Amino acid sequence: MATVRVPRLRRPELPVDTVDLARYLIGKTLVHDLPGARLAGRIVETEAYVVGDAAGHAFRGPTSRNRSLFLKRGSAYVYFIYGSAYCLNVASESAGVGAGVLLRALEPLEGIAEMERLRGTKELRDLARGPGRLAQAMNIDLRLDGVDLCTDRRLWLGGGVRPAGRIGKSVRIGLTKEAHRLLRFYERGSPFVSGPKRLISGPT
DNA sequence: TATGCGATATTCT
DNA sequence: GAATATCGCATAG
Repeated sequence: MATVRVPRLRRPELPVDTVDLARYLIGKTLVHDLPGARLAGRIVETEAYVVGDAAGHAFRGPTSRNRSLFLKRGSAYVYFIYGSAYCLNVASESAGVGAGVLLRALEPLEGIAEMERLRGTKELRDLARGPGRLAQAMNIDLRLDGVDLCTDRRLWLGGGVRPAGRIGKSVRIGLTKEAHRLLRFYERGSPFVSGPKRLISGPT
């Protein structure tokens, strides 16, 4: 397969506001360069965890687990949840302020054979649909916690290979606290978006 | 399509 | 001891 040419996103291009960043990242590219292969996917679903958000991991202040959320925007926060899944966030505010954007789903672009191996399935739609599957398909774990996605040579953010379609928004998935807030963003009509069908016909 | 459940580890109460 | 920003499988409608 031909290599996709992807320009890096520079930090000044990243919106300063958490919600703005969550919308901005739809249609952009997440790249993980491995020694033997490039894994890349188009971001189709995100969730914003804003300042003062009781559902956010940063809400109670920095701990050893969530400290990366307090790094400058563009930094990676990787955490382990439910004893089985890793999830990747992009820190979204100034250093010292805890907030981030959870990357929930990708449309696989490159390195699909490797993603299939990592995920143990050949079902394209299931390779990176959901945050835990996304991390597994992209070979992301705690070793990448805290890296700067604007400068790191392995894991980084790139521009869109194709413009984003219409962006929808909905409540976030899997929360009990702050459950009403419309902070989940996704590309309408994409089959690679996670969550129940009823969440993909809400307001834009 | 929806709902329910177990697995499993870290954090919080 | 309970909760958790999940997944995959099972079962029911």
